[in-house]
Parts: sequence; structure tokens; C-alpha cells
Amino acid sequence: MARKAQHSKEELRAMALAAAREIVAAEGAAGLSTRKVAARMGYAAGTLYLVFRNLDDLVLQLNAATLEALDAHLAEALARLPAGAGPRQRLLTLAHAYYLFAQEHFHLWSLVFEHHLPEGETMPESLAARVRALLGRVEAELAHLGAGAALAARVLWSGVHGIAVLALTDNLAATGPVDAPALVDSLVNRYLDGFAAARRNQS
Amino acid sequence: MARKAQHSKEELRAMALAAAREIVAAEGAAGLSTRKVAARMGYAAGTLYLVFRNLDDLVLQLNAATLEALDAHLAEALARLPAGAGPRQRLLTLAHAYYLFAQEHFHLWSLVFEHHLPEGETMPESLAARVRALLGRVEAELAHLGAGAALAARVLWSGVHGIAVLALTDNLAATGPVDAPALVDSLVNRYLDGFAAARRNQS
DNA sequence: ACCTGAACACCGTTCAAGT
DNA sequence: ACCTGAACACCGTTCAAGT
Repeated sequence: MARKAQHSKEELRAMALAAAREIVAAEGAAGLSTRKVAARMGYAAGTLYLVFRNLDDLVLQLNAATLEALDAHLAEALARLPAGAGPRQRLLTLAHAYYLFAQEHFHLWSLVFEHHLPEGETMPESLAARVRALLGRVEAELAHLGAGAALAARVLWSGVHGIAVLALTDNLAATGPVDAPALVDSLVNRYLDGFAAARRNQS
Repeated sequence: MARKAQHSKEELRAMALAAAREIVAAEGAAGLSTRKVAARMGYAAGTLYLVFRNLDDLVLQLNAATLEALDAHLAEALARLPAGAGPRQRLLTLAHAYYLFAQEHFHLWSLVFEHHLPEGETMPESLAARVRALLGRVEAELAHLGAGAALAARVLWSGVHGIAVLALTDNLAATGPVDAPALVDSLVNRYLDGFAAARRNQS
């Protein structure tokens, strides 16, 4: 027994990530297993360990791919905007696109934030770079705030993320249905208003 | 074999929840198993199924207890405030207390939001009531906003939750360390400023 | 009535052995 | 060199059998 399909390591890696993505999208993180990924590839489970350190490593690489897809989704949303759109409209577009991606790819998106690194371990650079790219996208739209841009970008991104988490896990629907896009609008608009007012008061 | 400790069902339930809480606090959700919970109680794993429908049911009850502890934590923080404290100071206190609880009890708090219900299933009333209580706490401090209170409460709670999620899972530290309490302050203060400004413009 | 322990169908991971 | 399949130490859940 051996030699069956003869794929390169890079091909095996891509096949495994594609299989894992399909499983998570369909069944959620709980449905993911090395045995299922291997079966879907037509290989034995042990083969995965030629390409990944372990299942955690595979998940980390899947998460990097998910963030890459999210970044592309955000870029497309911005590209659809008229050229003259101001920072506020661009930020609202980013925020709504983020929520839409989270809703559309709920299980894959959840896995990014629910996969806890082992105590003390640090995020692999491949993933950290993806996070930086997303944060940079938001920060770029806040350049007019000057020194406050870094802070504001983190607050707004966190805020939209929190709305997505709580709305999509039914933790806001305690008293009737929730209009998540309305929450996103309120957050972005009021926060920007407040930032502008605070800066006016300073000068 | 049988009859060993002779605990009532209610005692078994409490023992199991206490054991599960210790395991999750120490090892995270990934370390939780029916076999470990049972061993810590001095019972066979099968006994758990006399008291819980399954592991999911146990987790749901643990999560309700966690939200109860969170609610008590918030109440204590408010109680330490001087009697004359205004809504803004009370909201800031709630927000910081929320973040502190999330940090202190990271694994238990994570489990509340990372435990996804099976497709289509609805949250048990015991848990839904706890979520309503927390949201009600925030909403009460926003009564001065009138009709906007429900919306503002959801935005602020989501926002603080998002900051906690991203900060505590290292998803904001992409470019250096993050001062989460400063993000919380900025969110609450700027959002409230913005809300006030928007209301001024209406009238 | 209460609880057990074995059984079943799953896991992640390793590694000698086969081609 | 590449890949397998068996092995090991785990899972959640059920249920006949023992006290």
C-alpha cells in the first residue's frame, strides 16, 4: 500500500484546505475532523501529518484563507462605491460588508475567532498579517482623524464585530428580532459624530 | 454495582456544574468532557445522563450560571459607585466591569458565546432570561434617550463585547499592544456624544 | 431505584511496514 | 519517497445487568 494519487505537497495542502472549508461551511467547526478531511481527499488520515503539523495547524491555515476572502469581499464592496464617496460612506460600506460576510460564511468566520491558541502561543505571522491588512483598511478611511485614527479603527472594527457575534448567535434577540444593519449604522454614525464633536471642543 | 454516594438529582446537577466549571476555567472548552466531569464527581459517565439530556444541555446550564455571575459582578460594580453618579459614569462602569469579567473568566465567558445551538434550535428560556436581564441593565442607564434606548443599549453592549472578544483573542494586537480599557472609554464616550449631538440637531 | 461498566461509533496522532 | 493501516489513548451516548 502506498502511492495512489501522487500529488505534490502543495496540492495536498490545497486539497485538504478545500475539504476542510467544505466541511466547516456545511457542519460547523464541531463537524471538522482529520479523518473526514482525509476521506474527502481520498487519502489516509496519517497523510495529513506530512503537510500539517496537526489539526490546529490546518485550522490556522484555513483561517488565514478565510481572512483573505473577507479582505477581497471588502475590497469589492468599496470598488462598487461611486468615486466621490466620502469617508463616512466608505466606512459604512466596509461595516455592512463585514456583517454580510459574517452572515454568509458564519461557520468559517466563527472559526477564525473561536479557535484559541494554546496558552502562551503566539499567532502565526501568516494570520497576523491578514489581521493587520483588515485593520489597515479601516484605518485608511479614518486618516482625517489624525492621531486618533488607530484608536477609532480598533473601536469601530471591534464594535461591528461585536454586533455580528451577538446578532448571529441570537444573543441580542432576547426581546424580539434584531435589525443588525440598523445597529451597524447607529454605531458608525454616532461614533463618528461624537469624534467630530470631541475634536471641535478641543480646538 | 450501584448506590455509592446517594445524592439527590439536584445535588448531582450542582456537583456536575461545579466540576464542569472548574475544568473549563482551568483547561478551556476543549478540555471539557463528560468522562472528566463524572470522574471529578466520583461517578460513572452514564450517571450524567440521569440529570442532563446530554453534554450540550450541561453546557447550556453552565452558561446560564456564568451569566448569573456576570450579572452579580455588574451589580457590585454599580453598587461601589457614589450615589450621585450620572448615566455616563454608570455606563462606563458597566462597560469596564464587563471587560474585567471577560478577562478574569475568559474560558467560561467564551463558552457562552462559542457554544452554537444546533441548526434551527432555539435558546432555552433560562438562558434567554439571563440575556434579557443584562441587556435591561444597560437599557436602564439609557432611559434618558427615550425611544433610542433599546437601540443604543444593543449597540453599546455589542461594542464592548466586540472589544473584549478581539482584545482577549489577540486579534487587535496586530500592530503592538492594545489598551482595551481605552477602547471601551472611547466607544462609550464618543457614541454617547454622537447620540446627544444627533438629538440636538433634530430639535 | 440508582448506578455501573461494557459496548458502539467516533476522535487526534504516531509509526512500523509495505510499495 | 510516499502512503497506509493498525495501534493507542481518548471522545459522547446507550443500555443491559447488578445491587
